[in-house]
Amino acid sequence: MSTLVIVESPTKARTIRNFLPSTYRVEASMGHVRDLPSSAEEIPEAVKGEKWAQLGVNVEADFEPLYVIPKDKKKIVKELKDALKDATELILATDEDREGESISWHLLQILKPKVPIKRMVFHEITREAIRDALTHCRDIDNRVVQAQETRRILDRLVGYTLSPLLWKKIAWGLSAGRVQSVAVRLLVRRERERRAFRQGSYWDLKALLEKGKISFDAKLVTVGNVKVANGSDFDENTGQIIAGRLVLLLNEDQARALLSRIQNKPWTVSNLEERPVTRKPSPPFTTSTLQQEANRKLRLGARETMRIAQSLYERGFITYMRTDSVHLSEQAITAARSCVQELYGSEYLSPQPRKYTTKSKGAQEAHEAIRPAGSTFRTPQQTGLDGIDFRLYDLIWKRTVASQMADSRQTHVTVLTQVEDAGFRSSGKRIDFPGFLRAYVEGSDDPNAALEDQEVILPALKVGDKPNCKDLQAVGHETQPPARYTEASLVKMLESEGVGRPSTYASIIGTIVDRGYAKLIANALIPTFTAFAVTTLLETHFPDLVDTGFTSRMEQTLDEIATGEAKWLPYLQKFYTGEMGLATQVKEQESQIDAKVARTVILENITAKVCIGKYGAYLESENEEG
DNA sequence: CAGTGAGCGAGCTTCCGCTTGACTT
Repeated sequence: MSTLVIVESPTKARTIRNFLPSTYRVEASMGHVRDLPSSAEEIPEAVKGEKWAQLGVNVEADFEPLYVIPKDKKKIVKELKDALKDATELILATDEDREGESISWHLLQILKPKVPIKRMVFHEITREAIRDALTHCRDIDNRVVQAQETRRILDRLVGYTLSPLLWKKIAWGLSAGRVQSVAVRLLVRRERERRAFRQGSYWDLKALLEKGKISFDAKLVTVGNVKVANGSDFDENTGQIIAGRLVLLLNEDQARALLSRIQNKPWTVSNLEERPVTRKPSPPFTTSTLQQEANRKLRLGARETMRIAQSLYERGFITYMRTDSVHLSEQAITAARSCVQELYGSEYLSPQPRKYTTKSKGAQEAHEAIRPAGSTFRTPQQTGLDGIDFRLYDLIWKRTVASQMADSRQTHVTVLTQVEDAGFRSSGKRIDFPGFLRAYVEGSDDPNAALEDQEVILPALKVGDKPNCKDLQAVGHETQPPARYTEASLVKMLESEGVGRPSTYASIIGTIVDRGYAKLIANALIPTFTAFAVTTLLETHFPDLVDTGFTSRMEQTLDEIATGEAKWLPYLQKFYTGEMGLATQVKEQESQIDAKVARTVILENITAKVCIGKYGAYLESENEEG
């Protein structure tokens, strides 16, 4: 009598093995075990001649998918088959999400078990949770499986129909896809904004004031009750003040003239405002937020972050690292709260345990948030880790602990000071109670952003006070173009639009760099001319597909398929073979797209045109001498 | 007659998402 349990990850298998009686054998499938053929060599001889073989989907036979066992999974499948021979029962314990349900179904298709089968799901890897799950097994949900197959087939149809069009019209070996083309388009749109950006410049005054031996900064904000222009008053496309804004734009001469006019005149505090502010801690890490913070704070790329997190996971330091959930189990909340209690004292605990819920589009929540493993958290020092492993664990530990800490209470102070007809403003921040800021301060994509946990001290002032002016300077400023995407900000954007999944964020960036759509220079993703050409073609002829809304609409339909409200076949038919379907559109548009035009990128302010050739981009100049 | 080279045709590139090692640069 023995039971074979199959999970997705070998680390998970190892852990669960300890919670089950010795008659249970636990093995890992290592993710998917079958897929559409990834290259020509995976297409079986029997169907090689068929015209749909390359696509891997028989569109004319109700979109029947051609599933094969990839080369690197043959060994796993053989091992699972052997393990099943000795079993009297099979339990499929893959993750409880769309892909996990599908993996279980594929396992059944391949293993063809003669013994009874059960589907088991659990969200926490504790002895109690596993034992409990064993007594609450269910059947495979075929509708969820169909939703996954629909997703898989649709992605194949998009990629393998649009990519060949790009080979014909732009260059060999290019690619398009539901996810990557949206990512590339985001980079291209930002670059267009940057090219359209016109710099504006303005001047203002900066004063260093002093009262009772405490000095503080003040910045010019009004002259004669008219607001002085700052960066936010400029139109990005003209470099001029936005039409209709009643602001005073100072140039260098005017700023210096004002300076000499008010120099040595008395300063008077004209207004004081104090405002209480509370700040809440950020939720625990998901894959996306971990990648963002590791990029901002540790300067790690998404791939590297995942590699380190994987190794921490395998050694039992953290929970699973590919997740879209911010949920913490009861034991995790208890562990985090006892860390707070021990290290900072009970006044630093949030009065009630904080429960976070996931808001991002399309989240499937098969796992917990990323947190220190176990029912008590080892402090970073207790782990014995060092180097980058230590720093990443430290980040995860702090974020998790902080998520159960009290709000930070601060007082923001604004002081207005008048000298002649010029008004100056000073901003102060007093931290009345640091709360979670003691443990963790979230990073920012904006290098100029003020640090959340730093006080800005102003002296005690009251209206009518006359601070001394120790220094007064005219300062020139220039408006800045919108920043290029970093790995962190691209992942953040994709996640918020529901595009891509935790297991793919890092590889999306890899794909667009490998295909020559972007270069990663000094943490900035810079789109290439090829990216411009491809994006322009797709936007012109297939605008729906490169819209970020495409994935959310698809997800909605997949959810309906999973609940039985919608049928997968009519959806695919409409999407692909219908009158406005993709196959139909590609066929129709193909003759209309001029390859010479598609290969040419026209940029403002450059007399030459950029063309995409066999070996990359080259310049084509209008005047022959060029 | 043998060696050369133009021209033709066949086969291939490509998607997203799940999971690790095995592999090369």
